[in-house]
Amino acid sequence: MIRKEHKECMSALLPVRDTLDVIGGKWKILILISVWEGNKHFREIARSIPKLSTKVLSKELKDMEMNHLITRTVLNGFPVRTEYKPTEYSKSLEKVILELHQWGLNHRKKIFTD
Amino acid sequence: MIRKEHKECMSALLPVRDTLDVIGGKWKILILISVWEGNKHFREIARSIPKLSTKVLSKELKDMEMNHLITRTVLNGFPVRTEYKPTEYSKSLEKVILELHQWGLNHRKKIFTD
DNA sequence: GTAACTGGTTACCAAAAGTAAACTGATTAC
DNA sequence: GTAATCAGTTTACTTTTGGTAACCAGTTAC
Repeated sequence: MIRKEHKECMSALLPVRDTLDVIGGKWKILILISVWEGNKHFREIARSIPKLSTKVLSKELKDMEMNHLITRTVLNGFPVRTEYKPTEYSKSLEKVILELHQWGLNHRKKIFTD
Repeated sequence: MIRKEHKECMSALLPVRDTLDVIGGKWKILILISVWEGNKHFREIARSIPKLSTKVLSKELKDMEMNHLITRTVLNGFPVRTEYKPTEYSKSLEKVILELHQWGLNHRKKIFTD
């Protein structure tokens, strides 16, 4: 008997993975929203997100800077302060996040009424 | 000096988290696409996704069944075969995935041309 | 001088996720 | 009887991710 052909898929999935890498994980979207809402300084962002440690925040901010979602500026002056700001580019994620949000809302209904 | 107010955000983010739980991780979208493409049986799905172990596949399929993305039917007959099929509901993820895909494509351009 | 703030780093841990391979028990093909 | 298929489960291990808490240097407020 001839083995039934199976279909190899997995083409063009890298972009989806890329996006999930950028916004996935436990904290990235929370941090992004915090910065969107106007929190600018390291400790300010940290305080705005309960349970987020400075270690993790530090790492996530670096990732997000690399991905052009935020900018980091050190203001010289005393005391030295660091300012994190969302980029224009980061706004392009709004649509994606909205989509995730809406699907999630609907899914909750689906799961609980069913 | 009065501490500057920081803004508490983090409202209404659970739905986003829910969605990321359902489609996040390394394998779920790949498995979904495999099933969408017509792969129906356990080994068939496993073979269609290189590097995916049967242990992980087994667990992911259970999760996905719980989230109503696929159905699992055991066909009685010899040999016993199991059939996994995508649900109509699973189609509602297409838009979300498309959005993730497009943002990811654009992001690659951004990162490499910049 | 002491406590509390600034922006982080370091070392150590725990939990989750993933990997590889062996193994179930049943059936089928040679 | 032997090997290979089906649908998974089990075991033992590594990797990744996240978490805790202490700590640094410098500044400010009392």
